[in-house]
Amino acid sequence: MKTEQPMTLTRIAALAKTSPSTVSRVLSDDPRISEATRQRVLQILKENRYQPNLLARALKGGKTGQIGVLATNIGSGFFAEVLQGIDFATRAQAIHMVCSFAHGIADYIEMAADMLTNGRTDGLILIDPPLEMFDRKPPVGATPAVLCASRPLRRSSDWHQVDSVTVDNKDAMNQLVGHMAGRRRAYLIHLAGPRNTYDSQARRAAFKAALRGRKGWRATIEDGHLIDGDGRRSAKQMLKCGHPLPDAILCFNDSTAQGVAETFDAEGVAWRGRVAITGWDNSTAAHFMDLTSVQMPTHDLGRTSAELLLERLKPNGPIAAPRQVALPTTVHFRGSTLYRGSKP
Amino acid sequence: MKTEQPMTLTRIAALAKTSPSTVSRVLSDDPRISEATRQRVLQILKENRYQPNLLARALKGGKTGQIGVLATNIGSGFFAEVLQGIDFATRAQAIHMVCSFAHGIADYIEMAADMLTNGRTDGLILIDPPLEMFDRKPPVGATPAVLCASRPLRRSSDWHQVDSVTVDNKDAMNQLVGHMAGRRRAYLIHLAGPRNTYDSQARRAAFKAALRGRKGWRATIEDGHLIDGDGRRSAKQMLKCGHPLPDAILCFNDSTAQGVAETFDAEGVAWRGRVAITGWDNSTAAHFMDLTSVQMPTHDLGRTSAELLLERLKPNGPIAAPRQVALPTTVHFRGSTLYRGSKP
DNA sequence: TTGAAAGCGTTACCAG
DNA sequence: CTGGTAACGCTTTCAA
Repeated sequence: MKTEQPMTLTRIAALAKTSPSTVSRVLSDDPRISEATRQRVLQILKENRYQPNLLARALKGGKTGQIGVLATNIGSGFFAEVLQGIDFATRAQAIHMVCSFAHGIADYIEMAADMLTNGRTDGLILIDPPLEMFDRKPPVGATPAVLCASRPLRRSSDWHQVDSVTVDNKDAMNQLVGHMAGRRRAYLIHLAGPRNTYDSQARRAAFKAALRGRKGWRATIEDGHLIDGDGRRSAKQMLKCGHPLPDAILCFNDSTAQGVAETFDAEGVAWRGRVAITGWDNSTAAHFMDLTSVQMPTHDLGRTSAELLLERLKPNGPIAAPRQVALPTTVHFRGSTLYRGSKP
Repeated sequence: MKTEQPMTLTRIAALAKTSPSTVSRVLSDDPRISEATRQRVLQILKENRYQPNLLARALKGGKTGQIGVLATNIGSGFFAEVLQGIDFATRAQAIHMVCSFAHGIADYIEMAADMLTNGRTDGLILIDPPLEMFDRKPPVGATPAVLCASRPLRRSSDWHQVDSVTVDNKDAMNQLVGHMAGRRRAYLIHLAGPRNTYDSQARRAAFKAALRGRKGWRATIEDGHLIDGDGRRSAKQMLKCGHPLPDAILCFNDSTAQGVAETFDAEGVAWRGRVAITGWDNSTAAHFMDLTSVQMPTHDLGRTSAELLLERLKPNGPIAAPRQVALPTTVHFRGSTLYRGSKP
């Protein structure tokens, strides 16, 4: 294992008995190089397996050829799919993805600030940031950023200047509630997600909006549901309090729904046909539990985010106004929302 | 949106009425700086929210502070968990991960060669590469690499010089077969995976080895199983050919097992209690299907790979001999391997 | 204790 | 068509 010192453009120039400038021009296909020297240089280049030092290039050109992707460490499957979407959009342009996981709220905010300013990447995709991030202004001198599966809720924040890609939570929630409505159900519970993520708050708001104007309907919202344990706790609570069960339980995600359903099953509650349960994410669990669930366009979420970012990174691109894209979801209606006697 | 030109160390020096050298020393906590100037510089640094340009640093220091991670685009959940393991090991040292997905065999080999030599990263973790990669030598001047969930099978390849982290397929397979053996089962089928991945071939070999010496046992191996469709096809084949069903079907992964089980169910075959079916990966599907399955130490796979790589990257580290780590798996025995009348 | 200067590998602007 | 030179932002001798 001999340590070969790497071939630099300057060393190539020496070998080819010419100047670094010329070699650089050959590499960039500059037309005003004589065919003779071009061939000679190319030959040496190949013989020595020259690979340009991308760092030096980046330092000179002010572009790194990399974009950052920051995610929370929750929901690994979701993240991986979004990442593949980003890859789909970036691979053609040989843009590389620098990935980081944040551990907790403060960590996310800190890492985002760092990645936006440390010059390691040309832009940043922020996946599902904690809403607390929007309380601070984006750091000065930040690289372009795109919010993926998120958007600032209040108008006060400077983060409105950055592009965002979200899903149409409103439409999905309307479909879920509408599905119940067709069956004249009257009491709904929404086991909402954490208070500090966009999607959670958007679905919460969409739930309230979907119920507005439905006379005689009742609804409750409980916050902070993320994992099956949260669903379990709420399900036990429902059983313990003695009140009649709701007609429908709309859960923030499949994990929560799984917790609820499994708890009911364990307690011997015959909920199927009487209590509609819905999840969100259309995971494998939803498939197996025959659970009605909302499918997120994960791949498109990543792809679109990357496309917006790349567009903004184009050198001559006019500084377009911030764009807010909302992607459609797909609701999979399954057995968990069938009421007794009704058909699929 | 005014485009602020970024704060450089030189500009800070000017503002602090001192030299770039001094500022650089303050940043690196050089002890021989007077407390007075130290404070003054720190003040300016903070006021201007200075962030060092990591590119310039990297160019000077010859280290990028990044490691590459190359994966196939299959099995996104697995990849994400390995990635989190890598993150676990690298975040303390502020090493960043550059992630790429290969689309197909040729693409993987090409991307690996590129990432090993383009200088963008200090080292590379190759997740589950196609075995074809080992037919070529590693490129000259390659950065250090670690094989994750893989290892060259034949002794001929120079790839044996690189560290590798695998799982103990042999032990897991022994446990599966042994589980059957306790029940004196005689005819086993292994629905093996693709021919060109290490894990697949290792499990294949382990299956054969586990059966060696068991007199009177019969076994068949079929290759190329990766997704549920493959399992479906094989299951239909078994039913169609008229032969009696085997006593056990050991599948390459849970998807394949799912395909087999669902096909049997759909065809009305009462397999539970008569035909043992096993999967691999311990996915959500395995949980729901009550399927015996092998759990991979995904997080540790990533963490260990990163640790090996970082160790090799240490500037003064002696050039240690290549290491081959094998991590233990956990076999989850479930209902799918219970025979009629036997207890868990 | 501080500053000047060289240099990491590349590109781009001028000259010639 | 080609070569010298400066510059990207930083670190690190070497002097002072």
